[in-house]
Amino acid sequence: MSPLLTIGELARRTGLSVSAIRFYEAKGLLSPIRTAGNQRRFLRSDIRRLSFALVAQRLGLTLGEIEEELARLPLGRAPTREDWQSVSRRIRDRLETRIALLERMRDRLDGCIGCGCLSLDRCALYNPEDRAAATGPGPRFLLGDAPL
Amino acid sequence: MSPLLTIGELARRTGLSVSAIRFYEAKGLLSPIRTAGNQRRFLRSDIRRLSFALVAQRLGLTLGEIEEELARLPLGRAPTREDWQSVSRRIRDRLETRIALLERMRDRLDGCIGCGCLSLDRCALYNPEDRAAATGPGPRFLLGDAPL
DNA sequence: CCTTGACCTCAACTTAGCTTGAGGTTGCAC
DNA sequence: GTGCAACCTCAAGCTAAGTTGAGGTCAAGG
Repeated sequence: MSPLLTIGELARRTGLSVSAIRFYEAKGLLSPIRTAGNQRRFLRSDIRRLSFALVAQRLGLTLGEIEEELARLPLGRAPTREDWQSVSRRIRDRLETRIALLERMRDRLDGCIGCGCLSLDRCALYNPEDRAAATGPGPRFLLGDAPL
Repeated sequence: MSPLLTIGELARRTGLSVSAIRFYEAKGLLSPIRTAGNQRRFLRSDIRRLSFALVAQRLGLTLGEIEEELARLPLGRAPTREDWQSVSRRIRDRLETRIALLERMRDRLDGCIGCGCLSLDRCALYNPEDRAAATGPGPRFLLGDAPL
């Protein structure tokens, strides 16, 4: 059996849909080679790449951020256990940051509940410094994306 | 001066754009009355409704969830401080849940870094039970939205 | 009365993260 | 050599949370 996987096989191994894998390729998370007949062929290590991507996504990273992290893996040789550990540690740190932020928000909310204010001028919860808190949406102007 | 606000005044008081306020109305967060000439007129308490919505949004709630919470406010009379406190406490609980989830993820990731696995079959990070972790996207099939 | 700025509706565009469908090839099995 | 599943590309659609623009109306001051 070939060391290379078809897109269908990769889909079965990861639980992803075929269309999602194609989409991820378009986003740069994978770069399969092509057969003479233009079909994709994936490396076995791509299973792990996708596994990582799925975990990272559940931790709240965007596909763009995931691509960034995956780009740190060695080019040419298959990633070792240490390679994966260092990438994992980086997202662990992001997670930690997010947790800290949410905890700060929670504590402020506690203060707010105490005073019952919820006033835009006075409430610490509006502090622009914490914009990224939810990696969130919110009205773009207010969040500082400058109307023009 | 009238107790009612025009949409422009409400925008200035909240920092929101006029279009965002109209959008929020469409989503059911507000229900202004109309003048004879079909212009919106808002209650002063709508300033607070929007303030709350903004805070809640930064804590990661969707507009749909925010509407749910706002719907708990008394109909007819202006919300009291206690009304706001109880609604705020509910989102405090949501926040707390989210923090706990992220902490669990972090701990699992720690385990994962230890073993270096990142394998879909074995890795605790894939536990479907934690689906909502990031309130996130992720491939819909995998996340359980049933292909059909 | 008339101008002007604020308001109205409705439709189309944006980004992220995919899915769905149309229409066309490839590759393996019989 | 033929059938059919699995593959291909490309375009369009979906949701969230708005923005932008076109085309039209309202209201208040001079």
